[in-house]
Amino acid sequence: MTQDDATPPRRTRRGSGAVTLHDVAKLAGVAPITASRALNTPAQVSADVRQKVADAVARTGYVPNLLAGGLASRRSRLVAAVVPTISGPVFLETVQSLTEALAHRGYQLMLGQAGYGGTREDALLEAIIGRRPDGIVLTGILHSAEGRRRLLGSGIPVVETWDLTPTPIDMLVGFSHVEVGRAVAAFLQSKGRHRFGVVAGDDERAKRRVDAFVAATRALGLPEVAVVLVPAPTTLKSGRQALARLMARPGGRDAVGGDVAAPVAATRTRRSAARRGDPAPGEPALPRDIDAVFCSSDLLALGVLTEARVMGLRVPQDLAVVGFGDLEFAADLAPALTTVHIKGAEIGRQAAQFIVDRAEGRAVDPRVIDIGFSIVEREST
Amino acid sequence: MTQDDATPPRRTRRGSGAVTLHDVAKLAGVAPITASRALNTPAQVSADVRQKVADAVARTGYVPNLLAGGLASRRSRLVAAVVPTISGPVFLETVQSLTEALAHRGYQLMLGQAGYGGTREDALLEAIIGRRPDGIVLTGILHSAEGRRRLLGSGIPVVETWDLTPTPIDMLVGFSHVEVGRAVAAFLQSKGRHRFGVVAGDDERAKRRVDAFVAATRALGLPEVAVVLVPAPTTLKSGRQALARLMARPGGRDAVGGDVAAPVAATRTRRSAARRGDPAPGEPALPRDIDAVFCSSDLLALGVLTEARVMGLRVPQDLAVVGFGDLEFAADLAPALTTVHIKGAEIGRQAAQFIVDRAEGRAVDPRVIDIGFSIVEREST
DNA sequence: GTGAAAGCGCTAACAC
DNA sequence: GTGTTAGCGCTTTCAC
Repeated sequence: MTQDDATPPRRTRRGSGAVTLHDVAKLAGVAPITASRALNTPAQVSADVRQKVADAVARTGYVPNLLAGGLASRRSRLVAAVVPTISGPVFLETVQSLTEALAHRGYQLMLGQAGYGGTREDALLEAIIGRRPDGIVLTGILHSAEGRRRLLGSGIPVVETWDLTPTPIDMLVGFSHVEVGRAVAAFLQSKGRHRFGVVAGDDERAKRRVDAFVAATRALGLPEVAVVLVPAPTTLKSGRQALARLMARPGGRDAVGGDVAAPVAATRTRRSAARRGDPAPGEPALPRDIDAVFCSSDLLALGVLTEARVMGLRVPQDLAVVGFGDLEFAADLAPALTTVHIKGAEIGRQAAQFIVDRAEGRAVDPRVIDIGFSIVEREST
Repeated sequence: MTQDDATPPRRTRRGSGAVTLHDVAKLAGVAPITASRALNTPAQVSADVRQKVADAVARTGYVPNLLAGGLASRRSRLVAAVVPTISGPVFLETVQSLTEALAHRGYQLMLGQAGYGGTREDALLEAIIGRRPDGIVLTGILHSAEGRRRLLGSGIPVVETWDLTPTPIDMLVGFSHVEVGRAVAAFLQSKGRHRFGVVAGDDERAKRRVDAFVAATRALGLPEVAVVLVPAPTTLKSGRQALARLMARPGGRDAVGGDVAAPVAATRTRRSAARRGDPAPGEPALPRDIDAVFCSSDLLALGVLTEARVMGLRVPQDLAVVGFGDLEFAADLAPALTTVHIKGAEIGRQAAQFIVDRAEGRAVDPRVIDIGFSIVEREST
């Protein structure tokens, strides 16, 4: 690939052997800068030149070196996206639409996984900043303060997504997790339910929804909520285990910790000895009191639906189930899942818009967009 | 962000204002090249210099410009991955492990979505090649011959994955879809089933599995297979609809086309008028003869399981179901799904290894790795 | 072990 | 409209 061709090696460095703008320009009989303009700002160039350059490109198979272009123009046309993990399907839609919206405008997406822990975050940020992207899209919170500082210092446009923080780093498109928690509590109450359980991942945003949900039930004068946290990213399996746990718990107000899938913590409420009811499948474990479960993801909800069926619980008669995310499968489950719909694709598009506007020198007017959410009512409630 | 600092603007171009290697070198009292070596090849530099440079970096918050480094060294430390769509969860695991394995070695992943159609492919390839990545990872087939030519011509290392083509472009890590089809047919027969249905996405690789499956059943002397194709990417919904279709079909040997979710084509077998049985939920539609369904994805299989339950069919008693992919949820469904397991993460790791080896000048010994697959037997068969 | 010079391939800034 | 010049920030090459 880095073969020198016939010319004897000199003191000077040889290129990669690839066709450069120089070659194209020579073939077209113009100066390199003119060839550059013919390709990048065709309006500035005569039709004749445009044609000659186009021909030369076609003949040589020239592909512009965007690394060089980016270095010279200080515009890399690269955008970085940071997600906790790509396997949490919630962000997938956003990443997908982001990739598409960017590609459409000639930008490319660089993907980084920060993990839910926040340990790799700094190294990741350094790698990203080093590429001088035209923008960075963050999904979820940035854990380290050092990271925030670096980002700010780099001067790179940043879009935070999937959240509504009071102090955005730069631009933001998201929604309020607190509102989601409240809205779901109110919704379930309106359906005549009042003894709630929660199954949630232990990530920042899910916990915020849960806290708001719990606070709202208290404000409504409803019984204490039983909460089971499972490690993020959430899975069908942890959903099943969590429901089993919820149903097997001794009293009515205790969240029971245990070895659900790993670190499952009991939150808010006194802790009680983990006692496992282990109802055999088919032998219905009658719910002592919980008549509705709010899950922090649709996958978790699918697990809860599955376990409920195995336990002989009828959904929605015995138990109402609400998910979060409105993943593609939610509408087609049996029973169809009631869930919180987030316009993930819209978030991606809007983030792309923000960054491209900035990169191209346009002012970004409202720097914060609350994209909202909606509860999609289906059979499971 | 591009603020000039105190110095008055001259005729010459001003930098971005960011800290450069020059600044670090000056602060450390060495030549730029020495600072460069202290960072990149510390062994070539005295401990004293190493320390001084490290201090200067810490004091200034220097982040190397990898665009400039890449241009000069002809190594971008960028790797491009091309997937049909990121939302097909099958490749997710591969992309995830690829990202991680690369990040671990100081490489960054660029993501491109080619779509299942192959229309955006050429533009995507051009954008990718323009970045001069150190490698390109392809999942699934490259449709356009022009694309192949460009790739070959670019001299960039290429790893094809998730398939075993007879004529790889460069390197490859995958498995045989033909073998999968055969193995599943043999497996189902060994379970005492013999009237098979297939529900599959209409993408290249799925079709190859289906063809092999059908051929194998013929070779085994079994009845003709009823095939329903659904558009890729596959969904739970299309799985449900496809099973309904399969069960409602008039004879026993006909694949029935129709408006399942869009272009659902009837393959191999005579076509019959699409007649919709639409059995009301709860009112079991007795399977006339199909006793096993092979699905081209686990999501499809989940749809089939769901629809079977709604129809009152017992799995596995009335109907055996086999999926493909062994997604995380497969093991925890009720009934747990028998499926074809692919080591997706291993594919990603191996691809990263290939590319990094190449980029760092090491020879890649076997350029083709057949990573195999396995049938994971669970409750659904 | 360290440095000076010369680019990597492209575009911004001025000319004309 | 087109060309000249001087870099973007780094690393290679060669010399000491």
